[in-house]
Amino acid sequence: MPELPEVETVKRGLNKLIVGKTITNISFDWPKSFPNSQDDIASFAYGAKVINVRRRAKVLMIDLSTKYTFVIHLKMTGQLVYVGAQKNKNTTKNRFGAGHPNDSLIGQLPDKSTRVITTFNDGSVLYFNDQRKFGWMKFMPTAEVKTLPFFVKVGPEPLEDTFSADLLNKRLLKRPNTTIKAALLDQSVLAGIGNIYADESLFGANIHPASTVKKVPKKHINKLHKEIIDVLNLSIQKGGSTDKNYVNAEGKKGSYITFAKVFRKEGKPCINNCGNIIIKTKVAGRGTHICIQCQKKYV
DNA sequence: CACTTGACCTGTCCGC
DNA sequence: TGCGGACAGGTCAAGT
Repeated sequence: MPELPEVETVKRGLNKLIVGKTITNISFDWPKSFPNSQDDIASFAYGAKVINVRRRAKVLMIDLSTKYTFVIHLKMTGQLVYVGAQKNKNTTKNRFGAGHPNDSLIGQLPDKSTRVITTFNDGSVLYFNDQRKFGWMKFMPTAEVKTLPFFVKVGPEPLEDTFSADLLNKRLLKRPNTTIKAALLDQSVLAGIGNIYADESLFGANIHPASTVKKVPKKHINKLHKEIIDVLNLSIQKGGSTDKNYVNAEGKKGSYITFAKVFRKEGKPCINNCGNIIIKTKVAGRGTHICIQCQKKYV
């Protein structure tokens, strides 16, 4: 589920909501979601203050004053939802944002998907929910985070200034013989792109997702570079994509999906008015949305 | 080594 | 309505 724009949105929300708060209790009962021992938590989290919330690729990090960090991956269906003390005392009443009755997927928490409950000194609560249990949290010294295998190999951040078209080209050529979609989804090539934004950016760049990386002309890689940045920025502006489960730190949906040009648009006319219908097929083992008229296949 | 496929889980939707 | 199977936004291990 959450890709870079969704995780970035959660990060920004949490930075507004939990920085400065002190952790008083954490409860959890699914070791694959959160493998740490209660002893670790009690020693280094209870009484600790939240200093900062960071993001790298699709991973969130919550840094504590004890120089310990929660490292969190939401995978497909993870959610981090903050509920203020006042709201938490109520039940489901007033849990839907004023004037937006349908912008939330969250009912009363905790629910059956809740894996970890973090309580703060003011009575507010952060829920880690994850229906499919693919997501995880790890609690470790802040200094050790960068030694995690994922962080050692992960590629550059596409929204940093140093991300140039030449850099994209160089990174993609780490996987010269695979499909360009598989390369974009490979987090060691580039950080943060998932299935939605791979399809959207490849459509914008007129590249068929099954094109072989090394066969795609540099001119089109340049276009892809621009599309990646534009698509990610637009999605962040819209609060990310909510297809099924994703909500931000306040439990609210993102609206990017209504701006998507191909993702989940199978059977609909291509937005370029080329006369073709968007089809859904499978590339790199993933559902893939394409206009075969507008997206050229380089093989 | 490079690349692809299956596994991890639960829930939902679709066809019979 | 019930049931089986396919599928869902991510990543790693195992397989080719």
